[in-house]
Amino acid sequence: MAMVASKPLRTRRKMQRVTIMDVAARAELSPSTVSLYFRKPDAVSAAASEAIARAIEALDYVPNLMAGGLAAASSRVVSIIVPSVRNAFFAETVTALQDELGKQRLQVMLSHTEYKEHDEENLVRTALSWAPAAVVLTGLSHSAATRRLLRDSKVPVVEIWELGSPTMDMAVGFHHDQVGHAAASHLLQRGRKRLLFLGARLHEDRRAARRAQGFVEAARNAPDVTAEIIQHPAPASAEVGAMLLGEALHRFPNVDGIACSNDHIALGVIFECQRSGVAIPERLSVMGFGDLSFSAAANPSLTTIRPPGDLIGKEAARLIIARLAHLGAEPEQAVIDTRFTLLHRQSS
Amino acid sequence: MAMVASKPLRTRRKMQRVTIMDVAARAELSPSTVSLYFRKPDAVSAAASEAIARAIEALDYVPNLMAGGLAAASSRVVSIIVPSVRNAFFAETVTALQDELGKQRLQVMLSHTEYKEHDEENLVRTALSWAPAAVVLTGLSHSAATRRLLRDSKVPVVEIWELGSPTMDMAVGFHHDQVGHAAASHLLQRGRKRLLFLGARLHEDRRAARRAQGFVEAARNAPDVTAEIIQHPAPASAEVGAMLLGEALHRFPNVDGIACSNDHIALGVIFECQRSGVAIPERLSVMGFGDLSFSAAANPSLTTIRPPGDLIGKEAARLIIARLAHLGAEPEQAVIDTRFTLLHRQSS
DNA sequence: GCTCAAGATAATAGCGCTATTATGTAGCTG
DNA sequence: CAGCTACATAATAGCGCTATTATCTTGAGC
Repeated sequence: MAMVASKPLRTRRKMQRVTIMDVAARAELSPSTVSLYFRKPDAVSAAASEAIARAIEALDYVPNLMAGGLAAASSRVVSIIVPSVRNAFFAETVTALQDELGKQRLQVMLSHTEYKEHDEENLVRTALSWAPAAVVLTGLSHSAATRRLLRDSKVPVVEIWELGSPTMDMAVGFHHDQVGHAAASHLLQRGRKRLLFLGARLHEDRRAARRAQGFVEAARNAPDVTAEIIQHPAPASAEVGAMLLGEALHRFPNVDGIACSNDHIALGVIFECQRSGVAIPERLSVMGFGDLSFSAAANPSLTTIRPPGDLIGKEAARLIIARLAHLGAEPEQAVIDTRFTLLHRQSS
Repeated sequence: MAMVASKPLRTRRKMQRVTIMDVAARAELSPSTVSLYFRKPDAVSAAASEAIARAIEALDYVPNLMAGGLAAASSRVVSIIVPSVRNAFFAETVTALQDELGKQRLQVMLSHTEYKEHDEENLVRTALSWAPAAVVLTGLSHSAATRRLLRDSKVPVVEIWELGSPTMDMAVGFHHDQVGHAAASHLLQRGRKRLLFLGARLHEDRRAARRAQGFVEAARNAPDVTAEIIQHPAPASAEVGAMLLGEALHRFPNVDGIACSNDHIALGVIFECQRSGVAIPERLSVMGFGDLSFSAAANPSLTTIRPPGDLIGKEAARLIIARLAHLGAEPEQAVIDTRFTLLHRQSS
């Protein structure tokens, strides 16, 4: 007798979690209306809204964003992949992104490659597992597989902190070779002729490498000027800067102008010059990149180039929000050049 | 005639997304087995595993973690809430957490309060919307509502970067008053008697405030020693440090020992001393907190106290992973004191 | 009074996966 | 060779929400 076959053996944890149904029951409305209350508050009457708000309050309801994301086939997560969180530049951008996106109730999921571009593909794959509303990547060089994954997923993509090569979708940043140019021009203008670029980890940090390249290129276009690059494989730090200055003075005793791949290096150069009695800027002009928090307060204060990390984050967020607002429409490409600023201070 | 009533009007986007069913079909297995392949690879035969792997590869399958999380009633997300990402301390911890958790395929979702404790509750609420596997909070002071939310949710909680008050669940960090004590002891040992603590944003940064308090307490316990706190409302920076030193010399002309709430402040103090011709350490001993990347390279190199930011992240991750492994078992409280290290350098 | 539009609310069928249970298939034992 | 166990695979019923469609209510217009 097959009659008894389907006893409801189904226990399943049936958590006593508060759901949208509980809220609906308490507000004496249907779950649909409660859902609408969250998604399109204007479509719900004032009376209903109030009842729902009261029920939420009373039950301490916390919506389940995974259920929502699954049903809607897209989450309110924006996945951001940067080389490193410890880098003050990216930290600034991430903070701005988080603030701006947060206003639209978009969540940030952050990952970092530690400058191993090879990992990016896996991070993107994981990111896509959350059906993100958008993905933010750093720089413009990505593996073919990464590009394919993103293209197929049709997720909006913003590439930040670099312009130059073709972009996948949207981009916000500036041209790093122009930074190098600007640095060289500045030193030339100060009458410097024997120039050096001190860099850290240039083989991994492509953007720093492009700055170095732009620097040398611009310098060598000027008459009677020499320009070289000295680099160190370790991440940028004041310690590395001090070492690089030692090497610089040793190999190029009459160097008179130095541009550093970032302010940490420049800080180390300043300290080392103090120790070895090299007068800045009299004998040696020094400039950095980043305008980190200590740069203005240094002794001498540091001439540097300020990348608009905050603005990059804000603009990227703006592009994402705009794109999400017109999801149906033909996506328009957007490339925003945020430029950068040279801050002339005492060290040059 | 009611017969036609339920035409399948249901179109619904039916994305052509690749699902676990597609993988199963291609591997000629059931979806259950494919799911098992992801969750408990050992339970699947070698032959089946291989077929599944091939199908995944061929279809470029990306699992939908939201569907998984919904079905499993818990996600592989660990939500981390720190005061600020721009702060090098927390950046280090977050990086370590991300690395360690990543090894277990746990994702980090990061938020920041910008030192507005009031926001924490909202962030926790949002975090819980993702049914996270664990929540990491900074510090020990949280609103009653926050505590209730977390308690009710039964999610593992780790509080980091501070010990002292009672903890909610697990905690990893150190005692900030002990840092203050250690700093005072060090300066006393160097024969200093007129001590100052220079701090930034002490009303918001409770941990810095506790360091200040510990410092003054320890100093005043010694005979013939005076100790005061001077503070500035802005976030810590070298600029603020320089200003604070100015104020310090003005108000306490015979100060001979200074502890700063962090290395940025101390760096500003060093620069300002250089400018005003105050000899460090001859006339004035200076110490910081943080051992930031420039501290060892400074001129003079900076005596400082190093908080184990990396270790805190690693230990927190370890606790979380251990807890998740024994989810059934009675959760055991864990409080880990990571201590800190005083690094004696030239500035004192 | 009746139609119609606009506005508000409700009913319904999944979203893609996992947990649980059920079924099949060897490989032993005595 | 029945009877059992261990292992491998499959069937099933949701998880909590949203999108879509359907229904109900109201008030205006004639």
